[in-house]
Amino acid sequence: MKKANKPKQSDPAYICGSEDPIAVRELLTKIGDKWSIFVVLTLARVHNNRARFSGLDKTVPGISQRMLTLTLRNLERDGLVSREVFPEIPPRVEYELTTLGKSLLQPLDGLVDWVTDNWEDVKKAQAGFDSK
Amino acid sequence: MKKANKPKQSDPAYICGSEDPIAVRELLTKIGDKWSIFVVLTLARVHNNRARFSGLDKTVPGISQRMLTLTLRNLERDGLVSREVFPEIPPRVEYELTTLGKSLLQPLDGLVDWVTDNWEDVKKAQAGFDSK
DNA sequence: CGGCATCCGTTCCGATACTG
DNA sequence: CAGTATCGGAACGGATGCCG
Repeated sequence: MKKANKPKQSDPAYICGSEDPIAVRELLTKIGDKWSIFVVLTLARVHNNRARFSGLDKTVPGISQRMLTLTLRNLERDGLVSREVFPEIPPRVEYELTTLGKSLLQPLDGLVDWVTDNWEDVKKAQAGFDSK
Repeated sequence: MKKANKPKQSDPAYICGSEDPIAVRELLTKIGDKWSIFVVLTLARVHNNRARFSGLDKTVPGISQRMLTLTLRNLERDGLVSREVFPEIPPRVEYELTTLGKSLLQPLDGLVDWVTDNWEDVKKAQAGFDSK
């Protein structure tokens, strides 16, 4: 498993607003995936920033072992989560939000708040749209 | 084209932090897709909230006609964008960010700012991780 | 101009089985 | 306990062609 970013020749290399759209695209690809945000939020809110693998497996319900592993690996790669292995039997591995990871919580909360505030309106709009 | 949400029996029906994880999941699925955010940001920043189809097609470079159509249709369905057809020849269609759509810009900017501020660190973490 | 329909390769991800 | 390996269905998305 080596690759993780793929610039793809079809990606726009220019500016949509003013910032680096590649970076924005990459971030969105990450946080937009099926589990990353939930793992980060669960780690922060349920586990107070630190938890072991099995703990997350229980509290991010619905996630498969496979996807939890992959998600944590990606978060670790991005420096958002740290991984500590305790050489015991049975093995114990703990994951913790890094400072960088914690710094993501603020903008994330902004999004979550927006959902909380505006989800009703979105659902209404969808209902109206679908009824036509 | 009827469906657009699919609850999926495997979705967690519980709380990861404290809010409705289904709504958060649905939003993330939306904004995490390949184009939505870029269309919204381009509409806001390049076109001052209003543009026609061809305008967006040029300024969200790399996007295919198909995906622009689908993306705009979804945004319209969610009430984030309005669509106005001018019965001319050749036809003209204009899209505009709704109030709801504009309200999303704030949390979105929060994310974009985070990327701007922390992308270097993320790249470094990735480089460090990959070198092992 | 602004779509929609179709085809088709790529990617995602859940299920399952296996390991130290 | 904390993974890894493999498989197969489903979803994504680009290219192309057609149409009012």
